[in-house]
Amino acid sequence: MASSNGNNTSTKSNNKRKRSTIKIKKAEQSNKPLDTFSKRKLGLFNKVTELSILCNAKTAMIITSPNGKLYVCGYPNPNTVIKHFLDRENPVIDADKRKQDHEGVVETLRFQHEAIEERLKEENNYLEGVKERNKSSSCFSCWWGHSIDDMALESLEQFKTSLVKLKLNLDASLQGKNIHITTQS
Amino acid sequence: MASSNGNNTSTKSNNKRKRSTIKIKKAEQSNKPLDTFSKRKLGLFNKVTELSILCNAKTAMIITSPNGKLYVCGYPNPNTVIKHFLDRENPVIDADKRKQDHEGVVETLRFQHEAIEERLKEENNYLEGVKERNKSSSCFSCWWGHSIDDMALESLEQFKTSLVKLKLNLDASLQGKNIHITTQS
DNA sequence: AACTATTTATAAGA
DNA sequence: TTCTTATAAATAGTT
Repeated sequence: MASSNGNNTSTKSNNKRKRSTIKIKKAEQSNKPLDTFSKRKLGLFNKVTELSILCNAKTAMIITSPNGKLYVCGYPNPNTVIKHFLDRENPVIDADKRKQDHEGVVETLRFQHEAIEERLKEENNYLEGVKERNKSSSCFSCWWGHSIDDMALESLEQFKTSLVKLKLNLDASLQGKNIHITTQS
Repeated sequence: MASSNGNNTSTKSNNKRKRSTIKIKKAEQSNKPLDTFSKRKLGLFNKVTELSILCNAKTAMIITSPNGKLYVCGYPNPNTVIKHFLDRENPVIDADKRKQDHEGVVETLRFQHEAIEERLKEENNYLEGVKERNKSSSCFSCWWGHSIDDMALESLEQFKTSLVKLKLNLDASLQGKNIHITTQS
């Protein structure tokens, strides 16, 4: 360790050092636009995931880089959300207009129902968790003092940061691939 | 006007006033999650537009609110980007596998070529604009001192803020609709 | 990749 | 609602 330190200091100002410095500078300059793209793409993926988890929204995002690479992310699943979007854009064929409209309305109502049901389920799960903890630790937290809404949101807040950080790491490790798909379940 | 003022001050601390205060508080509490959703959705749309313009990326974003409402945004056009994504996911049918693979590669190359060509065109357009301005105003700005890349990015920077603000206003005014589509051209 | 100065987004409140 | 503002987060530049 000490000897290598000595070697480094003795070669501080030779020609090799100078050349390599110039090379690094050039590389940095040409990478800057791609750096910006990658950083902002990462930021967007995190924001989308945050919105999904925090507000119980279903999301899908497709990004094509200036080089033509394709990146996809979504929650709970990008393909599901895109399929739903396509179903509403092209509602089958215009064979029987009235039947079509009726089916469209039913589909929308079904989807809304599903969304609300899912939300409820999550809140119930959280409530169960609090009850369980309350049984074992004798009356430590007074969960009945808060509304169910508040508790669910608090719970989501707590998990948010860790989930987002995890996702950030996944994104970073998968970035080399041409098609990039991120899914949470 | 004056008489009604007198009435209001005389009823400052009766039951009606108290009740209305409570009502307002309740309404605010129940709107909070939707407020958060809307604010963050708006923020995301702005971020996506920024990335698209700043980095010349093609983007599409689909968001389904907790109530089942569908919001779509994209640049230059969400449908184009989604179609491209679908084409790569389901490359026609698995009739002739080798032909399919070959077509997939060609399609990818074609898309990358288009992306690069488009970028070049934009930069040339900007260069033309600078030359034009340079002819009329006698040698005021020395455009040859900068790289084409720098100039294009500077130009984009200047337009970015105004475009994003415009889009922000459009988003806000269109938010009431069930399906929300934003497009720039 | 990691850090920091700056900019930007957003939650809470009016 | 829309606006303000204090705080939190994202990002550009840099090493």
